[in-house]
Amino acid sequence: MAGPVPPFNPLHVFAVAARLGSFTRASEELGVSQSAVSRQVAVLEGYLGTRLFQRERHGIGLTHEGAALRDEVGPAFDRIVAAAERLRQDSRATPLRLRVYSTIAAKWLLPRLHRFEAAHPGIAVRLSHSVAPVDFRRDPIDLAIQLGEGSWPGMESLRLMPDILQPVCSPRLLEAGPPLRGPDDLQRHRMLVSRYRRDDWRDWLAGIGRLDLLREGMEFTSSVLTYQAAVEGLGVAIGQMRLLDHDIEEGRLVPLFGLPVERPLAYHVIWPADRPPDHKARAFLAWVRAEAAG
Amino acid sequence: MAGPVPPFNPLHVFAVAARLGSFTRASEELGVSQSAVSRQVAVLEGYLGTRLFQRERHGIGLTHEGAALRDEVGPAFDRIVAAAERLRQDSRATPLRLRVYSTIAAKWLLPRLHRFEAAHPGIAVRLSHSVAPVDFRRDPIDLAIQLGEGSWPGMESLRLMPDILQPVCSPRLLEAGPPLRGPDDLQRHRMLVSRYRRDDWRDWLAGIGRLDLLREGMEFTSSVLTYQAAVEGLGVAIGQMRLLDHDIEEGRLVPLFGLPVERPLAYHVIWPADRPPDHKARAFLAWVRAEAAG
DNA sequence: ATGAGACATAACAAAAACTCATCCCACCAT
DNA sequence: ATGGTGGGATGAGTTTTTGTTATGTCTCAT
Repeated sequence: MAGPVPPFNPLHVFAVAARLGSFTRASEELGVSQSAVSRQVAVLEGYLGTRLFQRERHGIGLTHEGAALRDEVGPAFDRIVAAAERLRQDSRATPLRLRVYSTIAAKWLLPRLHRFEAAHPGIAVRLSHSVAPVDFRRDPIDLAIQLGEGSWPGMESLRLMPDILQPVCSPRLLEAGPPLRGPDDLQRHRMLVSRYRRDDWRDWLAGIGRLDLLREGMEFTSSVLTYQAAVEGLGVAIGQMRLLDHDIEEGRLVPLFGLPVERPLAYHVIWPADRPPDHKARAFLAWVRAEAAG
Repeated sequence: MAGPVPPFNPLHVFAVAARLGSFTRASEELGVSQSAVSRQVAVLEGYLGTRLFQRERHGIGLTHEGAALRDEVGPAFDRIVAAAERLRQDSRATPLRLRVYSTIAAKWLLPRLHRFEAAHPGIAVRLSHSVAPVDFRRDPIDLAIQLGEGSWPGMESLRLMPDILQPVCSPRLLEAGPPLRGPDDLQRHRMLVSRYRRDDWRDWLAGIGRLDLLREGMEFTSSVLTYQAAVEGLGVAIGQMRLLDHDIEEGRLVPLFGLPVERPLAYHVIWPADRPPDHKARAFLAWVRAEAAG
C-alpha cells in the first residue's frame, strides 16, 4: 500500500481544468491566478512524464491520457471534497460559544477574530456579552473572558494579559485644548468615566500617588462609549492600554504622561473545571493566547 | 461545483494514519517524520473544526467523525493514487533515448541525472554511447549530445557549454613529482592522451603559442580512462574543464598553469529537424540547459 | 521508579504554490 | 496587413505549506 504518492494539489487543479476545459476558467473557480493553474498542470505533466493537454490554437484539449486521468480522479476528488465539506458544515453547526465584555469584544477580539476564522474555517464562533460574571451552569457558554485575579472557584483559567491603565485623549484635544503636560493638568479637563469601571481613575491616581486629583467625571454606560467620547475630543478617559493598541496605532487616541499603572487584575479565559475544553475550545485557547502574547 | 476546497495533503496523510491506526507507522509509510504526520492531522482538524482522532492512553483511536471521513476519502485516494501511478508507469514504458559520448555520460550527465529523475519520475531515460556522430534515421535515438560548431544539416540544436581545455594532474603529482610551474615543465612529465581526442594537446598548446612543446603521449582508448590515469598520478592529461568540475572540487585533479583555452567547438544537444521534441524531450532539454548554465 | 513507545510542540529550514508582469500566438474584425 | 482580444506560458520574486530536529508529555510495562 506504500509506494510513491502523486502530488495531490496539482492533480486536483488538473481535474478542475479538465472539467472546465480551460485554465483560465479553472483559475477563476479555484480562486487563483491563471498562471498558477498553468504551472500546476505543468508540474503534474512533469511528474507523470506525459502531456495531459494539447496546447492548441486558441485553447486546450485533453490528450488521450488526460481524458483517462480525468475520468478516474475527477469523481474521486468530488467525493473527497464532499466528505470534507459535510464534516466542516456539521462542525460549524455547533458553534463555539464565547462570553466576553463588550469592550473586549469591540476593541480587541472582533478586530482579530477574522484571523481565527481563517485559520479554522470549520469553527463557528458565537459571541455574547454581559457585565455580570458568567455562570456556566446557567448560561450556554463554553469559554468566557473575564477580569480577575486568576482563581475562580470550580473553574480553570488561562491568563491572557494584564490590565494596564493610562489616561488617553484625542490628539486634537492634546494639540488644541489646554495643556496636558502632567497629571496636574487634568484639573483643566473633563474626566471621562465608564459606569462599570468607576474605579479606574482612582486606581490610576493611587498608582501614581495623586489621589488628590480624583474628581467626578462624565459618565458613560460602557467603556466603548467612553473611549468613543475620548476619540471625539470630549475629554480624557482612563484607558485599558491593552485594548487600545489599534486606536493608538491609528492615531485616534494618544496615551498621556507615560505613567502606566498595572492593576492587580488581569484578563483571563475561564471555563468550568468539570467540563474540559473540547477541540474547538482548545483551538481557540491556543489562538487567543498567541494573540495576547504577540 | 466551486466552493472552498479542503487541503488535500493533510487529508491524504489522515487517510493513511487512519488506515494504519498510528501516526508513527503512517510516517514510515509516507517516508516523513512522525512530527510531520502529527502536524498535518492537526491542520486538518483545525480546518474541519473537529477532532478526528482521540488521543488516548498509548495510541490513537478514530472518533466518530474520523471514521466517517476515512470511509469516504480512503477509497477515493486509493483510486487517485492508482490512476496516477498507472499513467506514470505507462509513460516510463517508452523511455527517452539519449546518445552521448561516454565521457559526457560518466563525467557530467550521470552525476546529475538523479536530479532529472527526481524532477520527472515519470520519464525513464535510456543512455547509449558511441563516438561516431549520431544518425537519427538509423539509430533509435531521441536526443544526442555532440561536440560541434552548432549547425548540423537537417538538425536542430541547443548549445550547452563550451569545450575549454586545460592541463590537469593529480595533486599528488603536483606535490611530489618534478615541478609544474609553467608549460615548459611539461617536458619533464608524461602527457596523457585520449585516442579520440588526439588534437586536444595540439589545440591547447597552439592556444598558448607553445606548439613546440607537443610530444607523443601515453594513449588511452577513452577520455574517461585518460582522466583516471591522471587521477592515479600517471602524468598530465589535457582536460575538458566543463566535465571535470566534480574531480576538481573533490581534489582528485588540479588544473595547471591557469591558461584555459576555449576550442571553437561546443557541446550541443541535437535532434532531427523533422521530428520536433516531444514532451519528454522538451523536459530534458529544459533541464539540461539549466544544468549546463548553473 | 524507570525506561520505552507514541503523540505534541517549538524553532527553524526547505520546498511548493502563488503572484505580477510580460510574452507569445492564433484568431478576428477592421 | 494590422491591431485588438482571448488564452496559455514564463521569469523573477514572495508567501505558504510542509517538513525537520530536538525536546516535552503522557502512559504503559517492567
